[in-house]
Amino acid sequence: MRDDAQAEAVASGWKQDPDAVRQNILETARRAFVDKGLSGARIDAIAAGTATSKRMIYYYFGDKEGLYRAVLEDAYTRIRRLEQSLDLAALAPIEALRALTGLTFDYHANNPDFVRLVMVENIHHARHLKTSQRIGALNHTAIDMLRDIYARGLEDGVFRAGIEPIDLHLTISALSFYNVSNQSTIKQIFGHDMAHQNARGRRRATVIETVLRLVCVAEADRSEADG
Amino acid sequence: MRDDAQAEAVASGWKQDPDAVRQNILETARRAFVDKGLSGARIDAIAAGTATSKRMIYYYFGDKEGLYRAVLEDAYTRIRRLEQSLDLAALAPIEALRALTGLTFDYHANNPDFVRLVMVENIHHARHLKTSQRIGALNHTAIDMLRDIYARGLEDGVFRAGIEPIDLHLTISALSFYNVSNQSTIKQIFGHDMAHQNARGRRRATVIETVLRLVCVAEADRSEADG
DNA sequence: TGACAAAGTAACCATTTCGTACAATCGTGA
DNA sequence: TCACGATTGTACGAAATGGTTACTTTGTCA
Repeated sequence: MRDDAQAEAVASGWKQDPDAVRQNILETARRAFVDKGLSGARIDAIAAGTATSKRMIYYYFGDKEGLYRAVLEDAYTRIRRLEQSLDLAALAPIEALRALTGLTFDYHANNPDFVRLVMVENIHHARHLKTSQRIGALNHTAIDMLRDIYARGLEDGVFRAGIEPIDLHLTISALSFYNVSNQSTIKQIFGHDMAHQNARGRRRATVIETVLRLVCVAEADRSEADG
Repeated sequence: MRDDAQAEAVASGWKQDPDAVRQNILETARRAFVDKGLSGARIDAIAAGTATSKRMIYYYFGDKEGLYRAVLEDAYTRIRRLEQSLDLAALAPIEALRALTGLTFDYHANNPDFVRLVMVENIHHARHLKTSQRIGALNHTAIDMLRDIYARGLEDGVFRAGIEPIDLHLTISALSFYNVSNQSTIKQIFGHDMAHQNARGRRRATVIETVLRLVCVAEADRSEADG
């Protein structure tokens, strides 16, 4: 959609490309907020990092909080889009759960910016999430998918009874999130680099193993690895 | 020790009590940093919150970063003291692991300030942890304790082989940490209040269950609750 | 082609914010 | 009691920061 706008602009002979400017500001701002936090990021620095000027930031986003909110909304819209594109209905419950956990882990690991943005937002008590129209309107499908997988697993007799989908989600999220969010302090204190390829791979397997062991009935053999 | 100093000061007729002033600043600063982050916290606001003046902050801590570092060191020293006071050697491996997990979960839940401070430090890439002499000198016993428990469990044949103590630690920490760190966004997005008494209690049980299921061999019956 | 809106620039302003200079006070040992 | 270092209060300054104003350029369409 970004490229469409640019292509259109170029095709019609336009030199101006508002959408590109907007996007450019958004990206630069995201890097800044994610790197220094809301108060730590400097509007002047962000402006300097864009292809345009400070005036444009205010032109498009109103003020600093508006810019931050736009970055936040963009991030949440993105992950929701991914969630909705998933179709795990074809997979058997155990395989579906394995896939969902792995994908969640990977998404966090591959998108540290998202993780850090959520950290920043939590530091601010989710104040901006509260007031965002756009995010409020998003229906988060993660829980629904889990609920479905869990129900199917119960029916098949491969999952234990008595687990709340939200609990399952919290477990998967926690194990995926922490790995990115606390990378710096863990490395500093324990000398363990969670970002390293090997460590990450092993951790991914452990997380999946942890989730399956929590949910599955004892009989199931879950030892084979997934792609 | 705070009270000792004050008692001594009062007893000897001192009106000045540097240690109390220091401590008072530290506490006020912690609240501020934890609530607004490093850049978001205002020195003037912190000063206003103390029983003394801004001048004293600079007198004792040099600058804003020095104050922040002192707050961070204080927090880490505290948790380390708690860790070292634990004695789980008397407990059987499974009980020891159950206790350690429960205590870790409780410590995080009861000390949100610590959790938020670690979040802030991670946002800043653990830059201050790196340069802190005092924290560098702390030997973190958490891993050693886990290593010991795990070794005993292996010997007794109640734990599975092939698990790394660091992995175990990451799992326990993640499940304890996330519950506090992401309270705001979870509540906002899923309407689930993790701070609520009931939710917290249930979550605690689930976390312990999760850890035990990960580590224990299938035969063991782990269904009874702990205090 | 020229009026008008959208997009963009550069210089500027009012506050806030960290940090300091200077002087005063306190506690203690000689 | 007095000298001297530790401690504390007041007022102030320089730089940074968020935000704005006045003005130019670009593109559309009657």
